[in-house]
Amino acid sequence: MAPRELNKSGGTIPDVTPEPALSTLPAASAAVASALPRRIAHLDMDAFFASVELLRYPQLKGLPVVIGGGRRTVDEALLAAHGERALRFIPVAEFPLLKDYVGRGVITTATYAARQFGVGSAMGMMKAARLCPQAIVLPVDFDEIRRFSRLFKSTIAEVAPRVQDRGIDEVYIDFTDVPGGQREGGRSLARLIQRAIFEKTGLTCSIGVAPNKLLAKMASEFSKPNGISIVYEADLQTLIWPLNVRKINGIGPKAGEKLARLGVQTIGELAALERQFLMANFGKASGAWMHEVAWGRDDSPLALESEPVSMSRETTFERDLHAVRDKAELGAIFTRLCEQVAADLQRKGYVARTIGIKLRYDDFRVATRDQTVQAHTADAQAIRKIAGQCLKRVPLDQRLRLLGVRASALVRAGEAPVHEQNKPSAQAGHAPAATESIASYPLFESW
DNA sequence: TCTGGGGTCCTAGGACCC
DNA sequence: TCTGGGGTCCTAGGACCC
Repeated sequence: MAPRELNKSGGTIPDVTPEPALSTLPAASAAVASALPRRIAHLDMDAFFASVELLRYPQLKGLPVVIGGGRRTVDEALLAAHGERALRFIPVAEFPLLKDYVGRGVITTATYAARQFGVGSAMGMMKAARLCPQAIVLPVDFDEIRRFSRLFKSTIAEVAPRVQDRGIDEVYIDFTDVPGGQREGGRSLARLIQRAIFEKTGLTCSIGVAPNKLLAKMASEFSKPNGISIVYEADLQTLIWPLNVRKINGIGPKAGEKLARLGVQTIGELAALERQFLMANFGKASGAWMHEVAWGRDDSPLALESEPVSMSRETTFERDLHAVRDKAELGAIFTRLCEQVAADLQRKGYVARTIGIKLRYDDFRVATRDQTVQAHTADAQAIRKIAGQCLKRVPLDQRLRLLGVRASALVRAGEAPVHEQNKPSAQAGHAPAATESIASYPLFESW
């Protein structure tokens, strides 16, 4: 459950931090609310990854195209098959060594033509090949994607400066005080932004404008692609309540499933439930949050800037690996992940105090181990060493599917305390004890 | 056809301190 | 001596999102 943006305190006890006397507040305090009604837009790019590829290969327009991979092997295989990326477009079903290369790949985006066949994001490549064998496969070009992402976001910021980043292809925009932002409920400014983005990038997007982020997010899905939807508070019953609860940002598969078991399908049905009943079934914080969002209420502000909390690298192997039999291969991958995390930290200018690992076993169970040390670091060898300690505390008698390395408790490099000695933190809640299984794998020391 | 990678936030329990 | 708080830090797992 994720009541994150609405109910951070998570309890019923109000925050009793004393407020400064009114007279001590600066006259132009940022806290002074606008006199105008809040108009918040949610914008997301239409089939972003696929659309960027279509710009490069206009001859694919109208054809089903899937952008696949995310895994390096898939990308490399695709690039090899494509030669100069575009010598020949290969349908997914004809893809060379499909099983070996893309058996574990998933689709990042599909063009609307491919979606007609039921192909969609996060779907396995093999399934896509069955649903739409003629679909063209292209690898993800992350550099190009990032370039377009920066471009569309900077285009928006020129028009409306208060923007919250929501990932590579999405933003919230505060229309409230932008000149013209209130006209037609925000429609004319939305049109202007759509045009500006199209002129700069050649890409289309869909925009929803509403009194808050929650409703704006839902509104942006109403008319896709290249659509604009305007929602007012008064539209709650007609436009929002008929939707499935899964349309609420923060209600995922688990909560959706549980609500279904309680006989709740639509947001209207959710709104009809007593707050107390929801709190009893989903916990105090989540239950209260659900009740609020079902009634369209969300006063969370836009997060205009944010600091990263963690940086991680993980990889799914081409085949499941065994800790002992595939020790050399695993060790090399482990080292590479640590180097990548270190490089990411250094490139972005952060140091970390907590290093963690993540394993996915062949049965898809996940184990994580963390270790916090006293000195912040962005050094590959230091990270490798701490991550190695974590590895010793996790069972390794089962085949592994995925390995990951994570750095958290970040501070900007240069802002870390100077006199730090790198020893395990004395505060470790659970004493890092080696599990029994590691004892039977002494070779692990050399991972 | 078994299901990627990079994130954020929340919960719950134990250690430790006052 | 015993009991019981509150608060913070740390860890592990999990839900959810793009």
